[in-house]
Amino acid sequence: MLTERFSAKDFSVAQIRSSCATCSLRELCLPVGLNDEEVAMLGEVVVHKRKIQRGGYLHRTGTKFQALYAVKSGFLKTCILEEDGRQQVTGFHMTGELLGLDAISTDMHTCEAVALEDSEVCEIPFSKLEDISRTIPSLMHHFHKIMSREIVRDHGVMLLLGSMKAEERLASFLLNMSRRFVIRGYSETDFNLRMTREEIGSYLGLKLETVSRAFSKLQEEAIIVVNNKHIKILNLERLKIKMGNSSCAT
Amino acid sequence: MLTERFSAKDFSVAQIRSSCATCSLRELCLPVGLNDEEVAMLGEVVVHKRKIQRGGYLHRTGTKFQALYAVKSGFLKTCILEEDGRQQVTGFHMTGELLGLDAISTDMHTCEAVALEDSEVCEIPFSKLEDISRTIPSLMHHFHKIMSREIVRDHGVMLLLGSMKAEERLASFLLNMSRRFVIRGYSETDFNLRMTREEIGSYLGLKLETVSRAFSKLQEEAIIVVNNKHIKILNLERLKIKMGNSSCAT
DNA sequence: TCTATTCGTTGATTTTAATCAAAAACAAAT
DNA sequence: ATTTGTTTTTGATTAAAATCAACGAATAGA
Repeated sequence: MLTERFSAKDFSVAQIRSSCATCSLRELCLPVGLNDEEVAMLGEVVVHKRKIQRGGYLHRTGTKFQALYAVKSGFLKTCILEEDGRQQVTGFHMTGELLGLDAISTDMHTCEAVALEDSEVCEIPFSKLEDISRTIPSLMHHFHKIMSREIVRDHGVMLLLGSMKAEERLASFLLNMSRRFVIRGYSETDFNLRMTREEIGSYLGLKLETVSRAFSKLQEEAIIVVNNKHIKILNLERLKIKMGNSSCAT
Repeated sequence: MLTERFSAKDFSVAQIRSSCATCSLRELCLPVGLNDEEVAMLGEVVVHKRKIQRGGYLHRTGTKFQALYAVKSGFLKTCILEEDGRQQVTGFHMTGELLGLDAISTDMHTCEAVALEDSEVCEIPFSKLEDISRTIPSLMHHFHKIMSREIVRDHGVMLLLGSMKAEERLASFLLNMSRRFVIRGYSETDFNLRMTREEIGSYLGLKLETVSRAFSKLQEEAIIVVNNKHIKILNLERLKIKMGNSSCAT
């Protein structure tokens, strides 16, 4: 499961399935309609593939930034570590998604990226990407959109953390997972989470016990069925309502 | 943690105050060491200045994205609005900072930008910026750093919202304000906040009463003096300890 | 297959922040 | 100076989530 297949959040499956061999091409070039010459240029950017075993690090905080990473297969989390031991999972990353954008600002990685299952990524040397994006304006623009989308996503998480109750946060999280799975050709309502309750909790600003209780509550209400990491959504609509407003009774 | 918004941070005050007439030049060109010709090119990008009265909107959610905005003077907030009435202040923005990065992703503004005092901004048409950044690689790279820094900042807020207690959040917020004021040549320990308790609360994921109580608590402990919007920090070190980040000594 | 360890659930209790409510302080306009 | 509306503070109470604790269930490794 969640081995590789097609990817890419917002591009049609038809596009995604097409020729392009490497994952970074899928993520970066396909949607912008390049000609053959341009595709060839871009192909040269992706110099290296890396495998990361489950539990292994793609990068650590403070290490030198050299490349962005496009997830070819697998599943990763990113988290920031504070000196005082505080920790926050800032994201989960699936096939077709881009990691490392935070590191551009200081040329150092500001977070850890850990594989939650055996994963494969393509390295995209950033300076090369900047070079060729000068000659391919549509690529540059697309890259800007990707960065911007990350900002919008983070604002969404801020909203979640700032104003939602535990159950709403979990509903929101499950719907987000669902959406990302279905885009990749998996079931919208039936999937395995790769992360622990603690990791979900860290991402959602909750303790693991609270996450567990929220799962149980949603199950009691017959909105989902939980079996450890396996989730079955019985009623997407009601899950959306859960996320929307708690006051609107069950 | 709670890293400040881009701009100024890494450039000296001397630079910031220097010749450059427009704010966007201050923000975008100074740090990258352009030659005269390049500065001239960049100068053409800034076509328009806008004044926004206190309470007025720089942009609304859903409106078409055309330009980034560099704050020339004043103080703004950005906030996202959900259909269900939920609201989240995503940032406060001072002189030299750049707004609108979120809008690149969909060509629509995803948030409201409201002036908290009479403000002035420079419009930077985004397509023009992309155009000239093709011929000025250092400008392009600098722009990427700015976007990346916004992502890092947002991750810092996520950490705050996900793992800090009310008082820690407020301490973090005050230290962030302090840092940003001092960069602009104002007092590090003595300043007026432009936003209400409610707006602080929204940003910090707290209710206004909780914010007020946290202020009172810090005052009781003789760490700050509060007079409505006027804040005097009596003990920066203890405020840092409050935040839980004692190792980050100045 | 078995064991050690991690992971997940649930209950009881405490802590924290939200909510409800009222009054004081302040700002803007008359 | 007075009124009006907004903002801030503080207190009392309730609600939500954290914490503490115990126990199964699942998983990885021997």
